[in-house]
Amino acid sequence: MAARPANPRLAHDIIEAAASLVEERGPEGITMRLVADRIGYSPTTIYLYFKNKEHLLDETVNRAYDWFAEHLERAQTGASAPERLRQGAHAYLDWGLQNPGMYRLMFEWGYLGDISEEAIFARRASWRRTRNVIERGVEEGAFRSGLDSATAADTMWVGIHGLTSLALSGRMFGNPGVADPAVVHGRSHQLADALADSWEAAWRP
Amino acid sequence: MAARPANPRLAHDIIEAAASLVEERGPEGITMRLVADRIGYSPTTIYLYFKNKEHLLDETVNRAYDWFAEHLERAQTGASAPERLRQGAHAYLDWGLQNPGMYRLMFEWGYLGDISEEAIFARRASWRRTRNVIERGVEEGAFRSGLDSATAADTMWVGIHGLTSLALSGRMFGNPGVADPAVVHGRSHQLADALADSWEAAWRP
DNA sequence: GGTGGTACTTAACGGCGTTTACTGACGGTC
DNA sequence: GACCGTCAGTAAACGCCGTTAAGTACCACC
Repeated sequence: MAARPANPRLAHDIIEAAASLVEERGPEGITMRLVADRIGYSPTTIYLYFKNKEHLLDETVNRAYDWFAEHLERAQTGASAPERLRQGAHAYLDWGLQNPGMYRLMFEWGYLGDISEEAIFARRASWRRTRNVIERGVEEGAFRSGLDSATAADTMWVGIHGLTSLALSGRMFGNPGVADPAVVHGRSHQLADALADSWEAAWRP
Repeated sequence: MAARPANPRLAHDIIEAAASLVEERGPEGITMRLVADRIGYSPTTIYLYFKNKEHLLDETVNRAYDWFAEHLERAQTGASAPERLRQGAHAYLDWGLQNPGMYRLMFEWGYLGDISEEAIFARRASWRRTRNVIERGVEEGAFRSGLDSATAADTMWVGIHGLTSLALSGRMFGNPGVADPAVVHGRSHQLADALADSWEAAWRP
């Protein structure tokens, strides 16, 4: 955030405008001129607060990761680790289906720019939470003792991202076209169950 | 394909140029002017063969799906259905890692346009193959008898897409940044094993 | 009342996808 | 051999885009 002018409110408004436009028109539909129109300033004003379009979108994505993490946290209320894992997976999918434009911007849009170390750390918060839930599950004896929590968190994360991504893009090949949320949730159940089951203590030697 | 002019070779060359540019510069880096430069014609000539950029990319993607299907087919030589399933998953991942630009264009780029029914059918060929392998596995007794092959194929497909997608984008959160192929292949093993195992006959009542 | 800085705008640049109007070559017909 | 379509390809332009350079209006302060 360049933020030379002393108007912190405006920087916030620009991000909000960008976020709403991403949702309305998708990552490909957002332009600096549209953002400027929405806040009632000229396009060049945005460059007083953000170095360029990529930096503006980076900041917008940073805020979206916070909303996303909050959503996941609120959903994971279950008593057991496997249950919290399933709740997390379904909450992840729900957030993606409800914020398709932002989801695509966060997880599919181009390659990562020169974002700061701390921003990268913040973006990984929900992944760390998943890993912690799995670790807790190992401690509780719900998952087998040799389970590597980082690998397992990656696997869960990767599976549920794939489901969300294909559902949003209309490329769920068993049901091409715009995905029926009920079908997608069914897939989410099978995926989360299959992974959680394969990690459970009793199933492996 | 509009294809008014009687130069079928040129339509083919345009698609080849587009495909090579997608790989060199990614889906966001391809422009009609660059494609024209590469084939040695003016940009407007492309519009004699394709309605617009979206249709050109649609045709390019159609051809890429054929290469992709061939790659998967060649890899699935195993004797048992679970083995062919694992081979297919790893071949899928390999193709994505080796053709990152095209993979993103095929599976993440915007929403589907007005492509024909038969093109959609052709694009689903590899998914149907996966479903057939699972069906064969059920017949052979390797997978449990009540298993729904369409749901299972979706689940496998979704998981391996998620892995490929996150690996290509540098967003594998356990290992952020450009993904180490060895690590990604490890994740692929755990994912494919977890799913195949959860479907095996002996493991479920 | 001049001075300097701050917050913002106007105008422009080059590049994009796409369209309109054109050029030149070719084949048939009288 | 002169005329006339048709056909393949092009040049120029339009309205977008991200971004930059130059300018303007306003304010506090001496």
